[in-house]
Amino acid sequence: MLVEIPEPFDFELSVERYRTFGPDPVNLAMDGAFHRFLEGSEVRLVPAPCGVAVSPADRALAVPVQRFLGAEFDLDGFSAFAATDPVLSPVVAGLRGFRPTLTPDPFEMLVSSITAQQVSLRAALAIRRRLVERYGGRGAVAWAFPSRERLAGASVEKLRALGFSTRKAEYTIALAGSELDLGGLAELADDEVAAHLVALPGIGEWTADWFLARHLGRPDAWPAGDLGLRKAIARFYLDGDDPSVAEARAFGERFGGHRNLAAQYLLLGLRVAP
DNA sequence: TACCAGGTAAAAA
DNA sequence: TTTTTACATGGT
Repeated sequence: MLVEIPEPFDFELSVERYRTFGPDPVNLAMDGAFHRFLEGSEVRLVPAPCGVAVSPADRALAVPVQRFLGAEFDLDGFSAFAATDPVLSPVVAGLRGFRPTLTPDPFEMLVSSITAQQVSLRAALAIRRRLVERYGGRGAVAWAFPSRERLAGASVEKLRALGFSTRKAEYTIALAGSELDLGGLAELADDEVAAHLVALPGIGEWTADWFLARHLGRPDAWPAGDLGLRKAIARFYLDGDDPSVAEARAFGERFGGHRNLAAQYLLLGLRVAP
């Protein structure tokens, strides 16, 4: 059956990041389809006109599928805004239909971010892959990300054996065992979400910003500390000069109201630009 | 071989 | 208060 995604929608552009940094068993793009767990069920998404096709048995997952594929992003509003920016305009036009995916589960989002702190995304993905294959759930094709309960019971030594630093292992176990209602964060304003997250050990501004951008899909999330985003700003706007974090944060002001999509288009633009 | 890579917290100044 | 350092792995 068809799950509709608003036009414009380009399936391949939207799942590009799950291919670029190496195979990801949690977000598995293969054979022209995409496999992952949503709400505890493994789904297979196949690009189709006006959306994606799923098994009739997955009818109940239509809304989670739409949310995962960024259906809620206002691409029309963003395109109109981008057209007023001579630098952003061609980047956005060249990536028409890119809908940033939203990591469906808050715990998965945070643990994935912790693994990606400081190290290259390829290194992070290699470590996360081992984590998933040790603590996650094997599906027919994809893997379910490890549950909070499962990682709460892990030990620092076991996670270290997968490539975690001692600190990251401690952060991950503490997060899993914390009392914080991660799902409840969706009810709060951006700055309140960030305040709750940053109070946890190992979660700083960068991790909180990406949580707002890639889990909650907040329109004005802007990960100013992100090295990739700073490189993209340098490449497209600053003649190659890397901005400081403070400069990158100030730079985001011009995208007010559309910072999340601006950041994600600039990052994708950096990867696929000629 | 080094050094850098989509950070963070703790030590040192 | 601001600056410096340790951290672990993968790619070049």
